[in-house]
Amino acid sequence: MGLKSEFKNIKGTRDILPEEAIRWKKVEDVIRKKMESYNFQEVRFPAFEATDLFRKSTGESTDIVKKEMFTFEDMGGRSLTLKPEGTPSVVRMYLQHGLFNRGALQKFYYIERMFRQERPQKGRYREFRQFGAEVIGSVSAETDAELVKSALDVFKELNIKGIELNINSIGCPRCRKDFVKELKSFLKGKLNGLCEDCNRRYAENPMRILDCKIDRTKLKDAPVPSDFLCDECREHFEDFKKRLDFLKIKFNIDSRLVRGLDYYTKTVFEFVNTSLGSQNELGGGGRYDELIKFMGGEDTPASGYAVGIDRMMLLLPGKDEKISVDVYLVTFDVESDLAGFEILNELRERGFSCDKDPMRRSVKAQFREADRQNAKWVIIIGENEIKRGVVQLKNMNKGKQKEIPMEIDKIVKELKC
RNA sequence: GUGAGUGUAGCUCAAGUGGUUAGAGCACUGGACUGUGGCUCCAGAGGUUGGGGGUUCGAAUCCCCUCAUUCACCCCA
Repeated sequence: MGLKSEFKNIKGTRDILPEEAIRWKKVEDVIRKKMESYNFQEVRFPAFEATDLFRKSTGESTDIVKKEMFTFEDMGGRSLTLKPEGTPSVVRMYLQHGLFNRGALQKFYYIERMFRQERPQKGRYREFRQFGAEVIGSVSAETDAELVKSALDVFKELNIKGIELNINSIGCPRCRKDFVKELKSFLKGKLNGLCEDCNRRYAENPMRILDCKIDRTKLKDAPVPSDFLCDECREHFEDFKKRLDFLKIKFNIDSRLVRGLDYYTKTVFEFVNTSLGSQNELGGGGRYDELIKFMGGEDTPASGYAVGIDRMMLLLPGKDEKISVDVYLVTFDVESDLAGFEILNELRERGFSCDKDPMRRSVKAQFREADRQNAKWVIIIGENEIKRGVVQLKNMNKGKQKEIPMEIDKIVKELKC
């Protein structure tokens, strides 16, 4: 014991041990059930894609593409990247398989691992899991509200409290043009008073300056996108808010919420929780009406979001579950061991989880193991039982033991009580 | 990428200003109880004190470097 391996998990990754895995399974079950109740269809996609997919869709000016991607070359010299987010892959999948031929409206969800090369901290890992949903083919604000609702449903089902919803509209390329013009003229004289990042954003993606935490107060009077919405975008935003009201979903309008991805249009939103510490954003999303056309498809509206499951798990009430097994077998000699083994196999076929000691250790050791495994029942077989054609069935919680015939149906009947 | 904190057994933590062989609880293995778990008692196993270098008669302790890790900044999920 205690031989130390020279290997350990890589920075920003983590192992999920059995007790925690039980929690994960429950959470994933809830996600699947809820998503499917909205008729989102599950899709799964590769761990890595062509680097250009993210460059083009996530956007060159984003932090993700600029400094957070795990990028490597395959033996043919192609540049590949571990997926940092899901939307580009879903869009790629949609276009590649001609899923528009299945109907104008497609609704997907996914549970996938994502990879971003950032400095890890509480609630932030380099390998993390997200669930997300994407609706392709609907311009309707109803869709945006439905997406929001589906995420809130998951939080609710998991008993996660204290989630706040922030929303905003950042308009379409047409109205954004006016806004950016106005923003730039507002910023012109102030640039050398602003931080380095803001100066870079001024050239690359001025809207994101609104996001800046350092210069917040200096930018208090800066124009915001929602003041420049065209009629169509304004109506869409109004409709979105009305839909949320109708669903009795509370929200804050954050006129400076712009989000970090290049492809968003109109609706943007995020879920936050203040008790999470600095990584308080649980999930977010928005509409991306231009992306599919930009990626080579027909002009198709779309909307979606993603939620960090690891982060969500930090808010999950309750403790890790104990592992447990239905039946543990205790035997005394070779003959009873074989008889018991046969019973175990039959019980396994009938759906019971069963186990036994493979090393023929002492009875005491076998019982200790049964206890450690949280066995509900122990089946005891020895020389006497074999001779008389019976087994002892012990209820480990009550500590009571009962003798019953060595017949599978009779044993099963007892186990079901 | 920047800043701060922390590294002692599988886990949680001890070892006054440097001083024999680095300890305890939990967990693990075995025994007391050779056909019955949890409780109790006894015993055993488990350490390059993260690694390297330096100061010193002597370093877990002081200094330097390095690595890991945590939190925060930035940004995101």
